Amino acid sequence: MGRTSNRSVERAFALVDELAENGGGRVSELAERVDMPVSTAHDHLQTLVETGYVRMEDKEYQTTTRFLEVGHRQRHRLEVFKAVRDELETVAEETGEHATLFVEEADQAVILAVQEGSDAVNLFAYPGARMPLHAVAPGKAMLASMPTDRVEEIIDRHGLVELTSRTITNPDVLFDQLEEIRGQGYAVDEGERIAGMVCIAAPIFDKNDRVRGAICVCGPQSRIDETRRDEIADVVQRAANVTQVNLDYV
Amino acid sequence: MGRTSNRSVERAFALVDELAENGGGRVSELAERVDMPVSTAHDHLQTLVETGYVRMEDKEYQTTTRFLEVGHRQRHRLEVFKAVRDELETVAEETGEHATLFVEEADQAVILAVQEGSDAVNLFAYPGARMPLHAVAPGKAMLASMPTDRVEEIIDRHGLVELTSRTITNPDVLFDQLEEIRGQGYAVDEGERIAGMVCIAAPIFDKNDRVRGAICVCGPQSRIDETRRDEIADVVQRAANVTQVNLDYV
DNA sequence: AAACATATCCGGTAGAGTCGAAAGACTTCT
DNA sequence: AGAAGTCTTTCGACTCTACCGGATATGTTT
Repeated sequence: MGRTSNRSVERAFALVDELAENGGGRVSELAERVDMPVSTAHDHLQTLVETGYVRMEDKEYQTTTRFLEVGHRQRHRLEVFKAVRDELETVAEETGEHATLFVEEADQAVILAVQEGSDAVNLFAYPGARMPLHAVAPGKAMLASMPTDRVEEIIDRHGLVELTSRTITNPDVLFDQLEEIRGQGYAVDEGERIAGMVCIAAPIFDKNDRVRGAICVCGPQSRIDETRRDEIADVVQRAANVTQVNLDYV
Repeated sequence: MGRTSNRSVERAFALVDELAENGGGRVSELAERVDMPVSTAHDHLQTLVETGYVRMEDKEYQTTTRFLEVGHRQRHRLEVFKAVRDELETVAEETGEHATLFVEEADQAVILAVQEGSDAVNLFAYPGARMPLHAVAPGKAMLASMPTDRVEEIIDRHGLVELTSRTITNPDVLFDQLEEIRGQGYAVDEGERIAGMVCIAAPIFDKNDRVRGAICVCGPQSRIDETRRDEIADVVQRAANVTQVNLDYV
């Protein structure tokens, strides 16, 4: 092949994506959903079952726990994750709010770890959850730490999608804020992704001053007023610094 | 195709498996590891990158956080998971030990959720971790709740692999224990998977009396003596019952 | 600057994936 | 119960595409 990618593999993953996004289904239904002849979908699902990434339960195909396993293994190999582990717990305790570790992947902000009583509580904050960089504090913290042309590239490619009425959609406004974030060392968002939710995040740098992630604290607006905001900003910045130090010893 | 499965897809997943098991690598190295011509490996990796399941970081290919995402989405769709969520937290609090939710998948015991201060603490207990059914309390709890011929099938297919000196390797001993477990309503293992670790688990049934999973509490032998063992058994059994009730309302 | 290692590109060909059609399982309706 | 309908699985022929050796490009080391 070469310049074009492998069709079979593409189609197999189209099925996986479909199962992941819209849940399990029967052969004919899935074939319909991904727009594929039934026999072809059947063949692929058969192969996927053999690989162990898909299974058949109650006459419906669905993804297996192998995805969780692969995801967790990868996570344990990531230096930022290892470097931040204990810190995240501390942050959650000190603030009493959700503490999360974000990284950037494929121009998006992705949650790597969540710390709080139950990791299942928040439907919007689970490991692997991804969102536009410009719409969340940790994303902005990371953008602020990237070279400007990189930021422009990202805006060009994906635009500034509006998630709530408060999402930043104007590049100039965004660049102003990134400047501000660089100055103060942390980023804030107020309902820019989810209405009523405030997030405060600090970037994590490695020894070469490249951003490796961001530590974020989120909570309902009602619980996080001006003064608490400053407290939390201190906590996340301190945690980010400790993480940076840990990073060198990993 | 038909009776034989799709080679391209198989090979793509061989690469994914390799990345997951032994970590990232360069094209030529990976090609070597999965025994594939370099150009072919290159083509597949290219396709995988396009699907978003693999990425290139620091000149090494590695799996992306998409696996975490897919895994978590699937988990949220599983009824047992939704039914057990709050209970698991309660169990962890009441016992002060790790509480985990297990399910059976592909003849193995798989961890679906872990509850305890930090979900990252235990390298052996993370969502997606899989292990032989006969070597852990939750596995035995689930085996005890299956029809005998199903259990025999599993033993035939996989044998009774020895993980520690205390692992049950004799089918007769196993069947005796399963009988006992059915009688008392919970299962115990003492260092049968990991030396020095005690686990106590109760099976979760649905309204049709089919096992859907098991709730498990694990801790170091030193901390769990005879009397605590009974206490914990009560806690996990109660939690399993509550979960069963929840299951009907999901 | 040359020598080496590794990644990427290219193109012909064998062989594999694709898909229509037919057969086989299940369900549902009468 | 039997039949009609729906969905899944099997089959085979044709076509397309995945495959891989070799050439080129990129990057690294001496």
